[in-house]
Amino acid sequence: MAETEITAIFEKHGIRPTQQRIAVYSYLLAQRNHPSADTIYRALADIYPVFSRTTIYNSLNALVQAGLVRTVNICAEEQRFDADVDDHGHFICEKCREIFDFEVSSDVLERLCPTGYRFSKGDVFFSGVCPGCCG
Amino acid sequence: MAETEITAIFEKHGIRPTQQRIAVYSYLLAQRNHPSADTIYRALADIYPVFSRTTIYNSLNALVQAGLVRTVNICAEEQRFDADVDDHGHFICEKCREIFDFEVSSDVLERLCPTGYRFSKGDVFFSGVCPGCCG
DNA sequence: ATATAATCTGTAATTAATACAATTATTAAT
DNA sequence: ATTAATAATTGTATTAATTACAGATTATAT
Repeated sequence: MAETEITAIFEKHGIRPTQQRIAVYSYLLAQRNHPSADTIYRALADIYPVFSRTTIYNSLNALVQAGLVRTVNICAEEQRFDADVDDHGHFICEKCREIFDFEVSSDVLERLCPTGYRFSKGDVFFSGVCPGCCG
Repeated sequence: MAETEITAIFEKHGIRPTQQRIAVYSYLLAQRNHPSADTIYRALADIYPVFSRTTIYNSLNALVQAGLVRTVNICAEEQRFDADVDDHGHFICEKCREIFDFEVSSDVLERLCPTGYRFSKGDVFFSGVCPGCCG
């Protein structure tokens, strides 16, 4: 996505379009493999010589707050991040450890929510073996 | 649950019934509120004067390996543990931060799993407001 | 009872994430 | 365009969850 487009999105969501945030968001939009903060840091440190690890965390928190990015808690060790904020589930392959998206509508999720509880958001995590590793 | 019963369960699952593991598992069976390792440690340190934090982690890992306990990744900060290994979802209240169980059968989950992916296990995490905090 | 193997303990190390203060960049007003 | 005000970035230091490790202890099987 072009930098001007991202700037417009940021302004619409009320966060300042700094070079660092644009870089983090661009990376997340391009790489749809739910990277960790450290993965993003290492990738961006290669391109931008000065890029603090703290800024990665700050930018990610700002993006999450703004509703442009969501966290994925499928790994216990570290948080993962996803620029796709639409409803979908996450499948982690026990063999290659890769995370795949799959379709789950919020209608389906809300129907699972017990009565008396006010549903705000939901997530579905599956583990198993992905098609590539099934053979 | 009586200590002899727990001992029998442990032996059936191929793990040694040590005093520490029995204490951890008893606690988890009694407290169904998905405690963290630290919560378990503090509770048991009150009762047993010598109880290493490392042993809590070792015991929990052994119990998880044996299939008697499952981890709950609903909090990013720390892992939670649950002695209920039957299929169910988890709901975290945004106000009181308490975690509630709710019914979700594995049939329902497997039906959500995309074709080509071999389903092994699944978890459903919801957040929102619990009945107690809804008023 | 004893030998063997597994477990426990306590400290040290690791690692993800945050706090903080000084510097730098962005925004808005002149 | 300049400049003042505000917010973000940087780098270091810190926190907190978890693991590594080695010596002491406990459980199991002979």
